[in-house]
Amino acid sequence: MYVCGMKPTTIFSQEILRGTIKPMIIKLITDNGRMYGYQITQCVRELSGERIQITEGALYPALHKLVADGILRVEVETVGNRERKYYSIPKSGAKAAAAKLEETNESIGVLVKLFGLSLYGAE
Amino acid sequence: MYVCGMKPTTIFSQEILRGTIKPMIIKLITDNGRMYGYQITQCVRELSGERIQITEGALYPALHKLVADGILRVEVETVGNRERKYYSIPKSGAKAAAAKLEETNESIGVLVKLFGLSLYGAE
DNA sequence: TTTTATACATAATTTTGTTATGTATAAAAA
DNA sequence: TTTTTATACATAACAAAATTATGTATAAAA
Repeated sequence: MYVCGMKPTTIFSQEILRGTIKPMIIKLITDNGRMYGYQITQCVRELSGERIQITEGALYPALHKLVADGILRVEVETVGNRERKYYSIPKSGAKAAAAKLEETNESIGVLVKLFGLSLYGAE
Repeated sequence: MYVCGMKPTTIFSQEILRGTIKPMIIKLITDNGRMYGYQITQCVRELSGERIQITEGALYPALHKLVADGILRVEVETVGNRERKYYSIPKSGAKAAAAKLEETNESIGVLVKLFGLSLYGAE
C-alpha cells in the first residue's frame, strides 16, 4: 500500500508531464475499472516512485473535461460522511479512451526513440 | 536525407510534446556537435517519422532561453547569402546539459512504466 | 487542540505552446 | 517569368494546460 511522507529521491522533470495527465487518468481507470480523484493522485504518486504529484488544479479540470467529452462517466457516493466521485469509462466512451491510449503509447515510443532509449518489443 | 512533403500517416499526440522541446534540442546538439535552428526542426521531423513539426514560435524562444541559461552558445555564420545561427554546447554548459538529458530520460522511463510499456534494459 | 490526511472545487497566475505575421534569399515549378 | 516552395531568422497575439493559492468540509493522528 501507499506510504505517505516519502520525498522524491530522484531527479524528475515535471515539464515532461505536460499533456500526460488526461492519458494517465484514462490509463488508470481502464486498468482499475473505477477510481475517484484523490485516489488517482495517490496511485500516480505511488506508481511513479513518489516522483509525480498531480495537483488538484490540474486533476479536477481534467476529470471534468473528460466527462464533458464523454470519455468518462461520474457517480457520486458518500463514504463515511464524505463525498467521493467515482469515475469510470462508459461503453459509449470506450473507443475514444482506447484511441487516446494508443495515441499516447505511440507518442511515448517516439520520445523513447528520439532520446535514444530502447523500448522492448519495438521494431 | 530528408524528403519534404510527406504527411504524417500515424496518429500522434502533440500535447505529449509539451516540455520536450528544450530537451530535444539539447539531445540533438549533444549528438551532432553543432546545429542551426531550421536544421533542428528538420532533424526532429525526420527522426520522428514526420510526426513532430517544431514550430518557429516554439523553437526560437527555446533556443534563446537555452543560450540565456548558459546551456548553449551561438555563433553566426553566413552561408550563401543567408544567415545561420549555429548552436553548440560550451564547456561551461556541458554539466547542465547532461543533467537535463539524464532527468529527461528518467522522466520518460517513468512514463513508459506508467503506461505499461517496456523499456529495454530497465530494471 | 493543532496538524495531517482525505475529498472535493475554483480563481489568479505562469508556462509553454500554436497561429499569425514579418523580413529576406534561393531554388523550383507553373 | 512570375509564383510558389524551401530555407532561415524572429516576434506578437492568442490559447491551452499547468502551478499556486484559496476555499469548504470531515476524519484521524500527533
